[in-house]
Amino acid sequence: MENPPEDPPPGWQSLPSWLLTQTAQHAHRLVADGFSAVGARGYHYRLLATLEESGPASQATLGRRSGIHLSDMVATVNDLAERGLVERAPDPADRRRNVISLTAAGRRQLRRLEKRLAETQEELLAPLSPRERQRLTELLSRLLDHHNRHP
Amino acid sequence: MENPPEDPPPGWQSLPSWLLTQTAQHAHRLVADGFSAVGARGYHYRLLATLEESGPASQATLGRRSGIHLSDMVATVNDLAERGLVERAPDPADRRRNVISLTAAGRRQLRRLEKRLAETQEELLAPLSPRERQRLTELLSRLLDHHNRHP
DNA sequence: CATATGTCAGGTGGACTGACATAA
DNA sequence: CTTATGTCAGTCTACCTGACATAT
Repeated sequence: MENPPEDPPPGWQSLPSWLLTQTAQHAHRLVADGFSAVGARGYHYRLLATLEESGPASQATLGRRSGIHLSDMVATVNDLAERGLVERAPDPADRRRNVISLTAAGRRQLRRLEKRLAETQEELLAPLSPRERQRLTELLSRLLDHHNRHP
Repeated sequence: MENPPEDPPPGWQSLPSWLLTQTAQHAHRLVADGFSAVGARGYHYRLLATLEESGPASQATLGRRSGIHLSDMVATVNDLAERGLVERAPDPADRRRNVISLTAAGRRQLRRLEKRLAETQEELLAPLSPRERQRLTELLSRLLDHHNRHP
C-alpha cells in the first residue's frame, strides 16, 4: 500500500506559491483602492508611517527603514513635499543629506490612511474567524521571517 | 476595565495585508528565478500548463482559462511560438480564431518548469511542518475563494 | 445591427539597475 | 582614494485600458 491510487499532479491552481501570490494580489488591490480614495499610494503610506514611527531622518536612512529604494525615495519625497505632507531640509551637519520630517498635515493624512488600512484588513480577512486570522498571521510571519533572514 | 492598557496601533509591518504581499513577493521571486533559469516567465508556464490541462483552444478561451489578459496572450503566444513550444493555426470553422496547441517541445519545457516549480514550493515553505503547510494552504484557499467569488 | 476575436499601443505600481555629481 | 548621499533615466513582470479591424 505504498503507492496508493496514484497522486495526481497538484495543478498549478492549488500550489502554495499560486495561492499566496493570488491572495496577495487581492490584498494589494484592496489596499491600493483604499489609499487611492485619499489620493495616495503604497510608498506614500510607508514613508509617512516610517517617519512617525522613528522620526525625521535622511532619505537614505528612511529608505533603509521603510524598504523603499533610494531611487524611489526621491520621487516619493517629491510627491509628499509638493502636497506639504513632509518637509525637506538640508542637514547642516552633512551637506549631502536632506532631513525629511513629517508635517501636521502629513500626520493627519497618515491618520486617514491608517483608517482605510484597518477597514481593508477586515475586508481582506472577512471569511476567517479571529482564531484563523491569528493562525494565518503567525504562519505568514514565520515564512516572511525565514526569507528575510536567508536572502 | 473596558479600556485596558491601551492597545498600541499594530504597526504596518505586522498587518496581514503586509505579511501577505511581502511573503508573496518572496514567493514570486523564487518562482521567477526558477523559471528564468529555463528561459521562461510566469505567463509562459501558465499558458503551457493550461494547454496541457484542457487541450488546444483559441486565444480568447485560453485567456479565460489561464487568467491571462487577451492583450498579453498575443505576446505570450508569440514568445512560445517563436521557440516552437506552441503552434498557432487558423481555425477553419471561425476565421477570427487561432487555435493554439502544445508541441512536443512545449510539453518537454512544461516538464522542466514543473520540476522547478516543485523545488520552489519546498524552498518557499521550508520553515513550516507538513501540518502547517496544509493549514496555510487551506486558509489561503478560503481567502482566495472568497475574493474570487465576491469581486 | 451587436458581439467575439485578435492585435497593438500604452499606462500603472512596485521593485530594481546603472550612471553620475557632490560631499564626507 | 573610498564611501555615502541624492538624483535621474531606464528596465522588468504582471495587470489592465482603450482603440481598432475583422469576422460571426
